[in-house]
Amino acid sequence: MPYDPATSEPRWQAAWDEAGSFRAVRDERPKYYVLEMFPYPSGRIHMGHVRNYTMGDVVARFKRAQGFSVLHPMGWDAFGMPAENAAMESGGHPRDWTYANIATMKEQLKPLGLSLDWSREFATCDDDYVAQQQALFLDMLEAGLVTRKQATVNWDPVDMTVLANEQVIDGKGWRSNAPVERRELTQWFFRISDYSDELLEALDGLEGWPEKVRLMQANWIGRSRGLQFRFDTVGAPEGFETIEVYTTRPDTLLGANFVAISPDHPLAKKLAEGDPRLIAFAEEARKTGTSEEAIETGEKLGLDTGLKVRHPLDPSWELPVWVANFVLMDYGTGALFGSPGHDQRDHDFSRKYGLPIRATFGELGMDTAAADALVADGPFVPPKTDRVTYVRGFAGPTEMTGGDAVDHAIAFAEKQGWGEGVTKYRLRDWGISRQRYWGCPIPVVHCHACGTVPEARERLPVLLPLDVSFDRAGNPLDRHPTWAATTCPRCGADARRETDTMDTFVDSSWYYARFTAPHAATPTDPAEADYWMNVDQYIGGIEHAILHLLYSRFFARAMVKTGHLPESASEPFDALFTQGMVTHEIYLTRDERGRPVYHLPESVTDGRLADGTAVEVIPSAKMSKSKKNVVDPVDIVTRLGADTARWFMLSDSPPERDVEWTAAGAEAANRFLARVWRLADEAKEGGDDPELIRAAHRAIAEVTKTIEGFAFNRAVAKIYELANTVSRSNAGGEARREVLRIMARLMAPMVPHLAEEVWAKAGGEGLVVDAPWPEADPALLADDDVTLPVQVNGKRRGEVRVPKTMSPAEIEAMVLADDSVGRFLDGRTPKKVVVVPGRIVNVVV
RNA sequence: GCGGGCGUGGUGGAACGGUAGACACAAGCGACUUAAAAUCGCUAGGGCUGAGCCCGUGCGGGUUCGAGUCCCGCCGCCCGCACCA
Repeated sequence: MPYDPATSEPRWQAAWDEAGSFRAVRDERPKYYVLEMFPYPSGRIHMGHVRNYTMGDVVARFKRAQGFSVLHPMGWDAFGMPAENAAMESGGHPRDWTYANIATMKEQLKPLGLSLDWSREFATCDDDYVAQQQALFLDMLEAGLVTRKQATVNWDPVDMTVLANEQVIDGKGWRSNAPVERRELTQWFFRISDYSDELLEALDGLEGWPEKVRLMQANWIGRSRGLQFRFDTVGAPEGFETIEVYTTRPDTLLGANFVAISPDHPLAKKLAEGDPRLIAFAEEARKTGTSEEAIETGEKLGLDTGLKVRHPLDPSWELPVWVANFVLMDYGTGALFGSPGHDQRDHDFSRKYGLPIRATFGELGMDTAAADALVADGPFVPPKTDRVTYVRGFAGPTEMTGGDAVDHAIAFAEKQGWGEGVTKYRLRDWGISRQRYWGCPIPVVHCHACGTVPEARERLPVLLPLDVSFDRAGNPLDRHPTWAATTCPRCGADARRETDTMDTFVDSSWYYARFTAPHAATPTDPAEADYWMNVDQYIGGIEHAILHLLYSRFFARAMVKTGHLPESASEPFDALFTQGMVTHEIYLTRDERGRPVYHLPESVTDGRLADGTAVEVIPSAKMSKSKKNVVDPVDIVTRLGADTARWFMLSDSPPERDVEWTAAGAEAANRFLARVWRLADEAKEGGDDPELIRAAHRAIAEVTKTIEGFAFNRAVAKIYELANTVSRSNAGGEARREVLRIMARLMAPMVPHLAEEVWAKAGGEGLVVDAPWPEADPALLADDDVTLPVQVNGKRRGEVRVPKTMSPAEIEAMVLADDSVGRFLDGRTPKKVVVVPGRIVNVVV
């Protein structure tokens, strides 16, 4: 009988279903919660999903076999812009579009045979999830975790709508193509910046997280120690006697050559009143998008206001005040001083506008002239830990590190009373207001008499109206004829609902907690949360390293504060793994104008189209519909089976790196699985093979270790080795079946359907999904002799085989007596012999 | 621009600071077959007058008995930059 996943895979899935194998239950076993980042229901699953969920499934099944009670749920991150865009483009309703997509994707996911507890499934757009999230919001409001303030948004003046950063392309609206403007709106915020210090400090405890993610978060939070002080202005309008600035490099104060303020700074607005040049400049400056990227990469522009400030260290020294487009009102004080000798941006700006550039410090031992020469063409920015010579220092010794110089400068300013040392954070409060329809309504009412009033709990949930249209731009909630009309929960007078909905990051900031009790009438059930939290292993893309994970860490703390999670769940994810993308070659030809024409993988054979035209190949590109380099998992599963797709996703590439999908690789994975199937199918007669059983136990040890270390590609390689050993072995009968049963259990987390087949054929009892993980017998792993490579001056020249127990001195004597080593000594006496027991011998001459 | 990461044969990759290239793909050769597919076996980093030697982990330096691995400086690619999810 040939290997036929199309018939066997559904059979085993039905068997698991019937046995309720993946229902998460609280019992006497230790619990293990494995979670993969839930998908956005875009319409179809893609290979990235297959990879992500296969990895999670390997962990879930492995832990299950190791005797854990496993929680492995699935849901849908279902609010968001694409649903509204679809409604705008092809009519229909975002809700229908979303639920239809969920149905399709669930259909597509099921045949993968993932060990998911589908009874816990939910979508964040479910009325119930909305209700619980609104309850959470009200709790957070009461707990003082919510605030309202002004924020800057991208405004499309033609479509009269707020744009997301990704909808701003080169400073223009994606649909209208009109230049985008920055606008101030009053918005709802979560006070995440109150937790800056805690979120930073707690990173140290996240030992199960990749170091790079912890570093990125630390840099994002951006704690800095600096000096805050005021420049006295000369002849400024009344009320602007000083300009407040914050700097992390007060040690460079004597290199200052200008002060720059934001176009939105109150002083800039005041000065603009009588100055058309300034008005025009500010208008132009506001035409950059709001993203930091756009501002930092855009051209740095400035305008001299003509106003001067006095240098705090020398009142006779006056610095010009410029308005600059790269200074944002949202950051710090909205004003800064330029230090061109030691900052790239200030250097560029100074060169562009012909401002003098002076060094504050130079390399050790430099004098003033040498230091000035050093920074003439580019800034000198050594690490703050390097010792440098201050040629224009004003506090502390001449030679010191930048870090020490900052401390001296702060102490000096404080002593003289013109500035204060301040700790600041880069992290800003989390703006959650969205002027969009397809999101969770913010449960708040605006009353003429009472102001902003939380919605009454008994009137929750505030659900979205269904009778909306998307034929016009703008927020359908805002223009709905009746929806916003309500009464004030406090005074009963006519009032208007908040029409902003929540950022979808809110939805994904607590779904992991909801999975512990998805049907509870409160956001969580304390007993369930207490049992299942924390997530033992979280798996998802590195692109979420900062925002989603930081927001989730904040939200967990907010849920602890509001009594929805136990204190121990403040850090919700014990371990994090970030997996790479699935890529595929892009095939293209050129049209008569040289523009690329993309071709689907299935229309390309051996680098040519059906008509023989050769195609250009771009390797390892992110899968994207527009580039036509997308492989549909459904096709693969239909043609080759779920196990093949899973096996291929796990082989070859390390999970944290990108993997390239190749048809040849998929075929090869399928061939291997068919070979394993045949190995199990042939009932070979024969005797024992001690080497085979040793190989099997070595494989147990290796596969266990590699799965634990998330090195699935190496686990796969070990299973290949074991299969090769089985093929070559003459063992038969029960001796062979025993090894096949070991192999079935080792493969079960990765290719669970085939593993059931092998298990059954090899006489395994019950389902392999219920079989305990095999344990390696230490007696079978030991090897008495080792082969030691022998180097002469670091180059490998031979090897010796010695008993493991041999002493270094004996090994040294043996090596020196060895001919193959002697040849390279040329009669010279070894200066030194390095013997690393069990590893290597190096003879130095 | 700023922050983070990655870079090893034709390809994906393996390698506690200790034999670079495990395992696989593609390729070539052979067996089986009327033939092909499938399957099985063998070869395989590059170079040189084959057992041997030299060179080789993006580039340039450094530390070390020994560096793909650690340090410094470049180059290239990827991720993030707060309203994509």
